[in-house]
Amino acid sequence: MRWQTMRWQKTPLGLAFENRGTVDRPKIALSIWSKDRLDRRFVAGLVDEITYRYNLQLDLTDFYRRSKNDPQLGPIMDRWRGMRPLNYSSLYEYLMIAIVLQNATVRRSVQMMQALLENYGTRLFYDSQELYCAWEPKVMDRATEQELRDLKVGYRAKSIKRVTAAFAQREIDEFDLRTRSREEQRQALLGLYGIGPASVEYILSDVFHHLDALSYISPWEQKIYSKLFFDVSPDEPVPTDKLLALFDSRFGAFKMLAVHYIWEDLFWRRKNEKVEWLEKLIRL
DNA sequence: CGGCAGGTGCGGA
DNA sequence: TCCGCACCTGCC
Repeated sequence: MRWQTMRWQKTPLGLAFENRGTVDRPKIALSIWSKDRLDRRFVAGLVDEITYRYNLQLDLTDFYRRSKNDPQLGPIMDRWRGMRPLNYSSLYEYLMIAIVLQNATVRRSVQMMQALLENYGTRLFYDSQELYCAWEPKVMDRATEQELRDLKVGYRAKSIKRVTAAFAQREIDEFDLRTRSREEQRQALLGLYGIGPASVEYILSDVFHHLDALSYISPWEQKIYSKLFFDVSPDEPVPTDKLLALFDSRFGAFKMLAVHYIWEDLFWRRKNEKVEWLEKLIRL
């Protein structure tokens, strides 16, 4: 069972997902909790939205064909066939997460996000769960920068305020952006204060499902890729343009997806056995 | 303690 | 276009 909250058309919802199928015959049972009764059209719209966000219609056949014989991906595909990138956040929510991730350790990012949810989000109790649901932009839009700073988000308060204002004033619209080209999406995102190339890359792949959105590699990722693909010391990492060229030739239109599978596999391994070199490169 | 982290905006070359 | 730098906060 997988629980998550979702704010859809202003309504806070408690959701529970349950697997009722197999990799080859996938099937999900969805349960929905809400304060008021939901009509048929609302639920149909919600199901469409979840289908988009989870990219449930994605056909991975070509990807499997291409990666089957890749020396690195082949074995991973045997373990992870059927997996697809998962993002359940709206664009606005993802932007908030991207901002608190910047220049911070995971522990601190979690702490900042929790403080924001407790102050601006909605607490839900359902199915024996206690989870926060994200706030609407217009709710946070009333907060001052100082109020946000008091939640220990530091200089990110300014970015949070300005991105929130852009959504509250409808300068940016997720559903409109979904119909635009990747370049238009990139430009719109870069135009947001506090959103740079690293955040944009994650959003293009996780929110807008561009499976080839990989043109920027941050320093910490560079070290890990250098070890994974060239087995070199993190002290002398492979230049990012060389890494990007390798991803292009090896994985082409699926390069982001390919790298995603490799990350998942790496962190799954890390959960069960210590991956010594990796421990030094990530800070929790 | 000082240094630095899952980045970014800004000013100046 | 491509640098160098400041930036909140908490942890090592």
